[in-house]
Amino acid sequence: MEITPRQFEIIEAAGRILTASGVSGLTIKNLAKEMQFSESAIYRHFASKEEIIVAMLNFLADSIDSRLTNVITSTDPEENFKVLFSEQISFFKKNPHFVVAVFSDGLMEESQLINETLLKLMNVKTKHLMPLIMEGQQKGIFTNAITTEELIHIIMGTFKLQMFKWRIANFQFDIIRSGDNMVQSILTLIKTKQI
Amino acid sequence: MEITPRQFEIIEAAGRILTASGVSGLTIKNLAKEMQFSESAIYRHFASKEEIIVAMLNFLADSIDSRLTNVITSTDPEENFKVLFSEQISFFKKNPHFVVAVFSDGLMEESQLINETLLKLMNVKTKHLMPLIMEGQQKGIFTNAITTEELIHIIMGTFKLQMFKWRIANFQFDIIRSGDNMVQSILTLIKTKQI
DNA sequence: AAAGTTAGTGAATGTTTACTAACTATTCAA
DNA sequence: TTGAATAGTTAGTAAACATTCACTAACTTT
Repeated sequence: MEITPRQFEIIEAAGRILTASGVSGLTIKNLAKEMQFSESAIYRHFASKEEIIVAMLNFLADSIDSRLTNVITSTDPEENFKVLFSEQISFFKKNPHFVVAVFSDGLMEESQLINETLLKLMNVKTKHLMPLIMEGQQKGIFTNAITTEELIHIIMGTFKLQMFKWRIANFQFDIIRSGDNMVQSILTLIKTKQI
Repeated sequence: MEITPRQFEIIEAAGRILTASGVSGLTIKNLAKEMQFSESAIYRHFASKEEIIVAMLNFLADSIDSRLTNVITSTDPEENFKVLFSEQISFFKKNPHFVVAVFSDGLMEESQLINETLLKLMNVKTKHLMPLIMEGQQKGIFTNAITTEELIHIIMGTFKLQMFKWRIANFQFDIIRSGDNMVQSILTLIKTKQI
């Protein structure tokens, strides 16, 4: 799944449109306008609109995956937990359009292929979070009162809602600040009480 | 905002379409087919598609509001918490299309009015949850380690994600069972440890 | 009996959508 | 220098969309 420079430009343009006008604004016409060429020129680089969206989601999945891989280095689960989320949050701050893409699920109805790509993308996050939580539980830092899966569900739900709120506020508030706050609340909740 | 019997039939039909084919399937054409009359007949009962969606959301908000008002009767916050969610969950089990409407946010792009109605609807839930959590915190049953707002954020996020998972699984798994399980996990997490 | 209302019809509106066919300009290797 | 691949153009397409049109049959009110 390599991508030409021009294809990359197009998925970047798609991102900008997504930020500005949401899923319903992401049309071939708007994409062509953003690229400053004609609509049919798009089809020199992608066979269909579906392909553009899938390419964008795959690129996003790869970015997130490699970023998270490089960033989790500590042996302290709590430290890794913080780093994982601040990395995620600053990524979305830099690329707010991806929030629209990933968390909107307005895309999900468009096609089966997009649907699957989107689910694959969501699993990337879980892949990195899971071992981290398990380690914390084994070390007795995180609570064992509920299962790892249940913990992850609660954490992911909380994060997703945070992103949702940021999005419907039109990315106006400081996501770094409120994100850190959110991470802190969750940690307080899931950490075992130390005496 | 009273509604004629015929208008009610139409928003019910809209609900069925939403369940079967999502937001993108909710067109006047499909609505007319479901009602077994012509497209133009829809406009005898509603001025626009937007009005139909808003009417549907308002009906939903009223239903949920009155249901929740009647169901929270105990003096035990934990009991009320359980009842609040099992009521919510069994309502959505009976009306799965509303899950699509409320939690999809695919609707949100359509118009400003729909957007506002949708946000109003989400506040209904918070309205009932808030006093309950505060009472639990005051009584020392729920943790005071984080604020009421932070607790509610985590709870709502967890619930929203549960509904999202149910939806993308095409309502196939038993939401009552997994919903109860989710409520139990959250309670375990937010309850102060008793000795 | 006349006048008005309600709830329907089929045909047509204008706009937007993703996509395509046919043509042209540019680049670059043989 | 040719000539083919590449990347763009203009000008279309059919289908889908919400909405509006003139009109009608069946009731109800005056």
